[in-house]
Amino acid sequence: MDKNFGAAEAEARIAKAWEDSGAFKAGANARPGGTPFSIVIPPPNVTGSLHMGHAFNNTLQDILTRWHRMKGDDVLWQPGLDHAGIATQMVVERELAKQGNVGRREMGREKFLEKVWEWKAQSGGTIIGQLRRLGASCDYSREAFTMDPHFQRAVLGVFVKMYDEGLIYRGKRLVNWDPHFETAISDLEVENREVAGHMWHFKYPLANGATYDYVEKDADGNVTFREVRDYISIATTRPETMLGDGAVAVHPSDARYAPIVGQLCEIPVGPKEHRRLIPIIADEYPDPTFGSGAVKITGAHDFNDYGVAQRNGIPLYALMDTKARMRSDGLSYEESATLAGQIARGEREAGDVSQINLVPEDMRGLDRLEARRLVVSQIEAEGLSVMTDSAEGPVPFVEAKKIMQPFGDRSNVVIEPMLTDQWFVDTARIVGPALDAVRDGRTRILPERDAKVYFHWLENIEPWCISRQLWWGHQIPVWYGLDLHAGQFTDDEGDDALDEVEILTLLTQRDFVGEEPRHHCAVDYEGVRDAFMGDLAGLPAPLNHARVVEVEDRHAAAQAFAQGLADHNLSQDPTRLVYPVWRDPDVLDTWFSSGLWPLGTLGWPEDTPELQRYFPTSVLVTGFDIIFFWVARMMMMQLALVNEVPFRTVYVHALVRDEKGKKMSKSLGNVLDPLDLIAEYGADAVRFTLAAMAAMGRDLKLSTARIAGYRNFGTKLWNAHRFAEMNGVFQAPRAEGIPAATAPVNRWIIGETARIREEVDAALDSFRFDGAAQALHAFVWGVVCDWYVEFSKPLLSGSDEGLKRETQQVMAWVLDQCLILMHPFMPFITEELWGTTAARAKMLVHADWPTYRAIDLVDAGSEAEMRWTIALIEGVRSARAQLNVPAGLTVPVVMTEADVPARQALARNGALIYRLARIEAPTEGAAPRGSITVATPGATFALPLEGLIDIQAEIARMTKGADKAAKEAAALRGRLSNPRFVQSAAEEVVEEARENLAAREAEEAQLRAALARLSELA
RNA sequence: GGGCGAUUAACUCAGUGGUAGAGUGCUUCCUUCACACGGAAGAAGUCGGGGGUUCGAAUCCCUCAUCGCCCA
Repeated sequence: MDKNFGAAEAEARIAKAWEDSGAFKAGANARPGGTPFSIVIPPPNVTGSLHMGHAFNNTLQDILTRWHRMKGDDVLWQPGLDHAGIATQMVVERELAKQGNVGRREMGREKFLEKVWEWKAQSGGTIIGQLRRLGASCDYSREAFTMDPHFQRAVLGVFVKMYDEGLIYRGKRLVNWDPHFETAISDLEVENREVAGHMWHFKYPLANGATYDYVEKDADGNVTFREVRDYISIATTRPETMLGDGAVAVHPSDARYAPIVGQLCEIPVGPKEHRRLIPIIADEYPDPTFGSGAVKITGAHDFNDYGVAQRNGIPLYALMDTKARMRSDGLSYEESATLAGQIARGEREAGDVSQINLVPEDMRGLDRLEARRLVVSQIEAEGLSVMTDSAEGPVPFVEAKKIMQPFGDRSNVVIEPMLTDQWFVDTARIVGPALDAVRDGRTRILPERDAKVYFHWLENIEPWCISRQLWWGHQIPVWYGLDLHAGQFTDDEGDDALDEVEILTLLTQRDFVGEEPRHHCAVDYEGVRDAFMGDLAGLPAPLNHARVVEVEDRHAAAQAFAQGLADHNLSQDPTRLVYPVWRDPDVLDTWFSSGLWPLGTLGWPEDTPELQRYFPTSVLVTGFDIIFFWVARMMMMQLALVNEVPFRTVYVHALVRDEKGKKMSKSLGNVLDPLDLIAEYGADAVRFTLAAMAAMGRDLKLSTARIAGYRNFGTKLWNAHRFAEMNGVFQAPRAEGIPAATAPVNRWIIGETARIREEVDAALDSFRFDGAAQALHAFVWGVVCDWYVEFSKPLLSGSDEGLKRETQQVMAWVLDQCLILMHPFMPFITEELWGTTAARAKMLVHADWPTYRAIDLVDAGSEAEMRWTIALIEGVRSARAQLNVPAGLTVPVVMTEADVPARQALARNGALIYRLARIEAPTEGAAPRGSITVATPGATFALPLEGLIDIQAEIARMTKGADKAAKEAAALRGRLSNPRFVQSAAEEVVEEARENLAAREAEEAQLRAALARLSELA
């Protein structure tokens, strides 16, 4: 064997061997009737590559997976990818641009999607390959993709089902709008960042020059300020949105403004002659202590304002287009302002205000920031800024202020709340079962604190916007047709047939584009065609004979319909009449499809054997950041669809940070690439580090020093095997099962092994990966590689052939157990050692996980003996080192006192003790002059080293030891002399304290006696 | 503003009622025939401050301080 494990070479070879042998396939190594154990991978983004978070997440999943597989459970770890609408579309568009292609829109949808699939085939999903380097034992033969034909059918089927049940609806609501990608995005894709901004303070004059007493009072009700005002003061960070204000709101309890609630005030911007008046309303939302206490309400451009507007019937005036420029469509400013004024005065119902464009002509088409500058300068020019004093006299009051601003995490542009037509899931109707399932324990969320986050979010759930204005994704299975029932065409004769004139009227007078279309929902076009034909049947002839045809979009539909009418008019051939329908161009939110992940990857809606076997899945391992967005949605959706939870346990893990605790980010340059780390330290070291640091609910601060430490751990394990190989351990015939041992050291290590197996199982059972890793580390390095290997040396090289044979067998067994127990954490090095150290029936990945128990294998006598042996060796070593006895010197020893167990332990383990402590076999007698004293439980030893040692140093050393023993004894005595302790503490605790006290007292006595002798010398 | 969490050795972190632990670093010694990615010995902690409960508190409760995260 080499001195080190050649990770770089071996990992690829071993990974291939595992996969070639089908070791990871669903059900591999399952014993007959094995309990199903299944995990679906949180699907990485198809554009993604492995980062530390993935490495962490998948290491934990792999540990569970390998552990259960070795236990003989029927294991499926289902891998796959998420199609990631925005991210993928962005990547492909960028690629196309780089290659000098025409843009997406010029290319057209069909062609573009071809390009996306080409890209996917070439460079999509590299992360799956990278998972192999990590050692992830997923069933790669089952790799799934949210855009697989099967998955697509499932997703569209779900949409239709939920639509039919009324759980999905179309509506106009405020959504997060990304002006760069021109699509709605989810909250998850919005990053709130604090940026430098400004707060402007403006005066909104009261209508008709009205005035009021503005009074401020302190906490005791004393008037601190009073003036007559003809305005209300408003603070805003976004002056351009003032154009769309629908009201000014104050808190109902705010006495300052009580006199003017219900009055109208004027928005101080826009052409003078069409100044808009808006009402002052009372609402709970404004914070009286913040700013002036009055808030302008722009319902179409702010989420808080939207709520206020909804509650108070304030119209929502949209100001921006899809690129977040000031609108230039719709009515003129004059017409718009007039209508808005009528609405504000209650002279007109608000109704559909989408044609009202309150952007003054001089600002139409401007970027929102340019518009902001214009608005500010116009208000200042008019003297309607709140003023403040400065060195140069009064100036407009503008505070420099940190403000939270939403940014698109992909586009990095400021996100706009935007009022648009979107599809929504009526989450309120499916949230109940998802809450109940966690409340009653059908699904358990770990750590428990994260269940609180889950509850909090679900209890306050908002409708879920599921449409995205993208091309890459599941196109919404809804088709629209012109609404011919809208009732504007007339059948003058009432004969249920349209004559030429009536058709011409229909053709020339209708603006189909402006009308809200009819729609039907089905998984495909065939499905909606019948529904539309049904609609037509109710129309007058000849429209009721129109053919339903599919066209590209609404515009094409209007044209085709007009053309059909014209053709019919000329030919009177009813077959020329067409009723064109077009499909909703939008796609579904990627989370909608990944919400189906557990069911969809297992073949649902078909009733597959996998579904029967592995659903609900056992565990979901995922990051805390997507509890809402993914976990909650999967819960809601699986429960809504099959009335069953998607998983039994959700293990929520924290973030991997850099060693200083900073979030890893490309801009900070503190990103640790797991692939680099794997190349440098090996996958095993990276995995073990992540597992060892996976304390539940706490972020990991990852340092390479720690990884190096666990790489060294792997080397340690490797070299223990190398030692064993050199001592014939692997050549000797192996025992069947657990070897029968006679020597205390061998009986002891077998017992210790049983303990650690129980500890690892218990830790993994409760998802304490760090506990399992740390226990293994302490055992493999601290017990096996240190003590047991050292103890074995005299036995393996000794003359007692029987003992040698026994030790070889026990060591072979113990090392095998180390490999088995370590395998889920360090799969590569353990598999390699497994293969090199014996001819095996199965690879380690399929080795049987042990079930032996400490209660059967621990031998108390051997254990006590080995503890004593270790204490003696450590005592001698410590004394020697502190008194600078040359390391290589083997020293004589006199045993000055010893009880029977000590004598027995010494007799049985002398060979190891003499070698490890570097002492000669002891003689018995009184302590010679100038000797070092070593006290062990039940015995005292003297190492005669007169002339070699410093008497004063030895006195100091023993005094320290005696004092320490005395101090501990005193503490124990104090406790034991307290009757309440003896009464109320557990019996074994009291007993332990008593034993401990006796030992401490004995130790102190031994040391004091030795000290007394020494003092005579000094 | 609301919620959650953290504060333990120089650093990074375990440790949920019974004698304070690990990895890394540090000091001294050792290239002893598995391993210097090693071995031996050692130094190093008022367990953030204060109060309380308890026979007993790093651990439970209250409070303060500092830091972090989530939500507004």
